[in-house]
Amino acid sequence: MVVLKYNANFDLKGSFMSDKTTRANIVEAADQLFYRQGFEHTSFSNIANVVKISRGNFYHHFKSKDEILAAVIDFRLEKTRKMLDQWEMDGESPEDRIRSFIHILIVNRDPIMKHGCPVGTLCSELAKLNHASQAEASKLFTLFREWLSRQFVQLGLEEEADLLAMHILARSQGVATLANAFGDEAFVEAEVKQMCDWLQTQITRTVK
Amino acid sequence: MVVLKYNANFDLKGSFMSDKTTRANIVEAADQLFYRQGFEHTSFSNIANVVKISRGNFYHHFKSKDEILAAVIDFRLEKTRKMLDQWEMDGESPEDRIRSFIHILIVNRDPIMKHGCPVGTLCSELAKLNHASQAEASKLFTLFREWLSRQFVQLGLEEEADLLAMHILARSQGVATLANAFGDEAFVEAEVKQMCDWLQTQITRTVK
DNA sequence: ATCGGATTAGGATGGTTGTCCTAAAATATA
DNA sequence: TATATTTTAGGACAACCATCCTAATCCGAT
Repeated sequence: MVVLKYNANFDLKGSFMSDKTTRANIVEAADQLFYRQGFEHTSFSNIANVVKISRGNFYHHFKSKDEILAAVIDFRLEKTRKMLDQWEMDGESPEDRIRSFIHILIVNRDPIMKHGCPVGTLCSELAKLNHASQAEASKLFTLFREWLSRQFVQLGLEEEADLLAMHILARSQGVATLANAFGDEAFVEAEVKQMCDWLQTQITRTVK
Repeated sequence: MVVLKYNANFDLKGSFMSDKTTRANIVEAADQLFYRQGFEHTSFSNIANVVKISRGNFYHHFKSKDEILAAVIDFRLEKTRKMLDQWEMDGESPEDRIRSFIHILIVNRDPIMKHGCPVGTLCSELAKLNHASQAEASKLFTLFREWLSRQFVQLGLEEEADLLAMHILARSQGVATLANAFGDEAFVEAEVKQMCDWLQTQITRTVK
């Protein structure tokens, strides 16, 4: 494992490895700022202030702002994949794993109330900007969609799996949007409970 | 009715009535552009090009861009109130009226797939910008929330009315967000059907 | 110790933004 | 018709933006 990691870095040596820390800092700072302020409303100065590097120096790491966005989306995709893999390992049953998904709304309740869902708000913004990375951002949704779909398949709901996946994906999105608009914690909790109940209904429906 | 309308305009005479057309043009153009491109991404030039007036002239009608936003929100609030009133008159039963709400997703399916929900995306954007009009924009949600709540009360679901209202509001939002991200018409239709079924469930639950 | 590429800082550039100013045109009032 | 007010156009403005350039500095390999 350690060797693998070392090799992986070694392969990227030269143009990459030495500035990896700075590059990573930029991506992580941009990730947070894009989430909290939106992509368009975040300037190079904003990111530079956080990372504490000069504006001009930026273009040694990224050719353009769009390239930073692409890197941020990749970063989020990777983070999400890891999280889903983790859930796959931790969750004892498919319903457990789906419950993990539903409970993001609780775990991330505070940031969601302040800034909405990082996936949904990014996709919405890029749609308005008609941005080239729009499709790439939607892959974040696809990641969840396919993962959820797989869980439903494992529950023996092959035929409806994708629709069921889209269903809770949509409900999570809706809850995030309203939580952001109203700042109502109780509503979030109530909806999470309902979604878990709904999940139970789907499962018992299988048994029949 | 005609007299009322006339008087209403007459009261605003002088600084208002004569430029009402231009002002209204600005607001309506801004309304559309804010929806399609987002508030921040829409410039004065953009609006001016649509309305065909010069940039500089703008400040005779509005003191600032924020003031245009405020006017757009007011405009949308008024439009929404009228629509809800209309539904109140047209819908033969509370369930009919709630179905009218659910069916916005069908009626406005194409713009929603392109640009998302006008209410949800505006609220999200203003939240990211930390904009002063954030609260005012949320009133658009409140309008729907209270209207829906009233319908559920009329269905004899006093106690849960507000939660039920928030529930379909959230689901509509989620459907809009995913429809925008995926551009999937079939999904919209399937979810609308499910929401109508859910509504039926709530009603039969009352009878018991 | 020297050299060369990687990395940095900081300023220059051109374009766009929201805002403001002024003078002309249009319109209303008398 | 003469005067006052509203409405307009178009340019000036400072601020900000993404981007680019150049010269200094760092650091690893020789």
